[in-house]
Amino acid sequence: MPELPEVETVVRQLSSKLVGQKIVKIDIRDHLVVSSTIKKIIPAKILGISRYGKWIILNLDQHRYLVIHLRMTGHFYYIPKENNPSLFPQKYVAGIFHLDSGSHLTFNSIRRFERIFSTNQKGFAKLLAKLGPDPLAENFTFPHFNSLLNRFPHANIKTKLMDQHFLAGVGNIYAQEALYRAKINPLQRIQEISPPKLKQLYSTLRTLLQQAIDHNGTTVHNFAHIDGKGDFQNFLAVYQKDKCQKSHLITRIVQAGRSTYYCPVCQK
DNA sequence: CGAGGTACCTGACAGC
DNA sequence: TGCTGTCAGGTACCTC
Repeated sequence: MPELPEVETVVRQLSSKLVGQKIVKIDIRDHLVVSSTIKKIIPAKILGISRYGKWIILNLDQHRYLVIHLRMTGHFYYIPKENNPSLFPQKYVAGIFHLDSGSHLTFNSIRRFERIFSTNQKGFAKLLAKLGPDPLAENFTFPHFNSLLNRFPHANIKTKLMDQHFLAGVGNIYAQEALYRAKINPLQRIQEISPPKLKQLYSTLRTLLQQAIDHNGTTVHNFAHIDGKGDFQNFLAVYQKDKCQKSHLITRIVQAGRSTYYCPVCQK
């Protein structure tokens, strides 16, 4: 499940391979996933690649952008020109980008929830306006986090952490792990949580995300980054676990249609 | 405002 | 073998 750390890993790898190259052609195999409007912006030079929450942005020349969301099963394969493209997975290929170097970038989508489209500066600004702050941004301080939380005293803490309008990048796995580390019950409303615990949540969330990036993300189900798989799944404490680190039984509940795993003993 | 549900999708897996 | 049901889940959109 690509969340912030997984997307960050993909962005770093894409950057090292693609920046400076020019997209000269695109083959669209799945029009649901890859917008056909992309054809109109080609050729396009890739100036830079960045991440906003879970969105990947390819910054192209002439103030154009290629926007990608990996959802659950989106995956890029980079095929250097010396490699035979037929040796790479042919299944679930939604689009193939041809680069001026002779290399290829394929985008594979299993569940077809994934999206790639092009946009201009206006569309790009509109996308960003919908997103909350990035929890790893330098200017994202505890007072900032606290003031955001205070605007939703009645909201459920776990659901709010996953709300991209509130905070951009945190998904189901890292929301649960952060709450476990901060010893906060996922059923609590924001106003019920003590200020010291909120402070703890702030710092633990940032540490957690940074550690996951250092491990190239978490690999569960289908996620793999371009150059292999991350290994942060070995450091998860509650997600899909039977027992917590103190051997208490983990409980699974459903919140907003999503599984939440937590320890009723450690997370009062 | 917030909670809950549904739709979008396909594959993995359990159970009969 | 082959079917059915459940689960995985990010986001948009709807209702209460």
